[in-house]
Amino acid sequence: MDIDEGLRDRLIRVGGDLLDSAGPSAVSLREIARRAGVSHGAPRRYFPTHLELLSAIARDGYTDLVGRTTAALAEAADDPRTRLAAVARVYLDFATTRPGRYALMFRHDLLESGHLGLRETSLPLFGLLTDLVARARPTPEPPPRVVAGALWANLHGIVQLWTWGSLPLATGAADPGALLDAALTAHLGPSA
Amino acid sequence: MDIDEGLRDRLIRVGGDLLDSAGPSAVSLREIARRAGVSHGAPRRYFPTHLELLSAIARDGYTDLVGRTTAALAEAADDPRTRLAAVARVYLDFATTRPGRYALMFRHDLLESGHLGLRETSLPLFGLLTDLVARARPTPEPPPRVVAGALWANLHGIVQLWTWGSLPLATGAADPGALLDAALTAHLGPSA
DNA sequence: GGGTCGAGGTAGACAGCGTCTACGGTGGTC
DNA sequence: GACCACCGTAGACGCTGTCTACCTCGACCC
Repeated sequence: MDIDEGLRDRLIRVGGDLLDSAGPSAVSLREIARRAGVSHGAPRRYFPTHLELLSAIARDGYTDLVGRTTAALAEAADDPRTRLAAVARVYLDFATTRPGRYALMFRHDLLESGHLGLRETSLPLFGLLTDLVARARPTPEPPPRVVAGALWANLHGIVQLWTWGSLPLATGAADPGALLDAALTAHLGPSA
Repeated sequence: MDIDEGLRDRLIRVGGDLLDSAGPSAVSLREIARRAGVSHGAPRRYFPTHLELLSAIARDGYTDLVGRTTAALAEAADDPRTRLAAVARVYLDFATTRPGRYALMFRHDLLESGHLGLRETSLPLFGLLTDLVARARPTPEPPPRVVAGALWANLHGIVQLWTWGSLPLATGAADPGALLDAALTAHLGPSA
């Protein structure tokens, strides 16, 4: 299956492996080239700058996240609240099982996110969130987009502060589940 | 006043200025030394590694944030809800007026936060948050520490996604105030 | 008062990085 | 068979953080 894998794809794959195993700071152009078995100048044919290679790797992570989300939703019940809980779980699992990937995806200083279609990849996820919020919480005020934004930010903050160890230290909790539940209940009201 | 300012303090100050004007990636040891008018090896006397200098600069930011918070609380009404809103405002203002500083303070990969007293500087802020949450929201479940953790994460997420431009794009909002209000209301109940 | 010692800053080296440039080699096309 | 465009190589440049040897100057001690 790796036969005929072009160098461009191989660089993304090798870079992603490196990212997952050693974190964003280890993902240098030269190290990727070394592991791909090419000279340090070769990646330049496909990625003129380091930033563009990192962005391609990040985009790979976004498509993985989208895939995991849709897979989880495919086998979740129809209740919007449980669907939102499933999305939150996927988000958290992704960040904990692939922390390097997750960290890179939100290092906007490394990604020039405006130029590279990253927003186009992540916006559909936000649209999904907004729809679920609108279904789970039919009151018009505040508008679902605002609630979805606040909920997304909450999810993101919990995941980030949790993986950094700040939240476990501050709250004394051993599992982020309680925090996720608290966030969902706060933004959507008590679960039925 | 700058007379007798030791090199150590001068490095922190110059590094902080550089951080505020050009972002975390511009804060190199050699550039700080250049701007401080010393050789590139001089900082090593006080900060054996780049990481320790960055951590000192970040800690400087934490003390500034704590100072702004206590100043805002000193002139805020006694109602815990409005005090929490004031804290949230300070947090947001800090991140928007000093984005480089804010970004560095949460770049845990650059800070080795465990070793350097950063947690000791930020934990009192969390304690304050917990107290205010307990006063603003006397119901025992979920425990105030969990609510405070979720609220802190929400605040942090809003500020981060807002400064990156993700939230303005996704929600179409022009001001983060609505999101902050939504978050406070979600976690604390409707304002009296 | 002269010698000693240590703190604090200088200067050069090293490896690694991203980027730029000139160069080769190879396969497809007229 | 000649040409050309593609694709990878190899070396250079300036930058980075870190390590090391050196130097200088002031305080302390006998």
